[in-house]
Amino acid sequence: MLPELDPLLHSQLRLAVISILIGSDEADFVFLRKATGATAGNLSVQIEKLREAGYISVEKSFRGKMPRTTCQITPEGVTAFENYVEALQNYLPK
Amino acid sequence: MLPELDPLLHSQLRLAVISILIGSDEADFVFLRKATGATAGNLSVQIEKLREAGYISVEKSFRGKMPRTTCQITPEGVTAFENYVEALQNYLPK
DNA sequence: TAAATTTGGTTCATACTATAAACTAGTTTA
DNA sequence: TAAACTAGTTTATAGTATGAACCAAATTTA
Repeated sequence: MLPELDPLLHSQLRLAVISILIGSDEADFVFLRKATGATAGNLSVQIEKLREAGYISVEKSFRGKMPRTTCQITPEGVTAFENYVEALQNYLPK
Repeated sequence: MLPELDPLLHSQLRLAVISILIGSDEADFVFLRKATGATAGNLSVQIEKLREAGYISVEKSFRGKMPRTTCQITPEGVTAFENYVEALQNYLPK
């Protein structure tokens, strides 16, 4: 029987965020927004969901006088992504 | 920028159905139900969505006296799946 | 320096999606 | 013939995704 696909990762935007964070060590809100093409509102919500789940950590700081939200994937996030990719392989052609 | 993932295919159950149909030439409702572990109601709805989209064809017949619903992937379904898989590759580690 | 615009977000209402419970229609079994 | 089973469909609800509207501060423009 086909394995479950972690619903938290099986969402286009959240998957995109995690995919980017796996590749680059960290990324800020503005970068993620441009890289994904998402609206700020949607991105804000999905980042919060990933944070709640413990898949990413979010740090708020200032770059000069402007606020900055930086995201990093956590070890749990890495594991979850690896599991997701492995499960997904079962749905894809060999 | 990351490509869009066809929302019709980016759904666990519909993806499972298409994935099975790509592999086997045709499959009936009962088989799909067991192979996916889905409830009949959910499967019925998702099959109808795939049919509406033209990704699968659905044929109703009788095996003896019992009704039988058989599904087959269409050429459009094959193309859509191929495109989906290609788009998805951009989200996965190389 | 006051007003307008931009930046970097968050909140929230709504639209969309997935899901299973309840139902239908018929068949088999006891 | 009544109970239980098969093969589904319909439908109500819960969950999810999305962008419009908002906010506060910074920057630009006039």
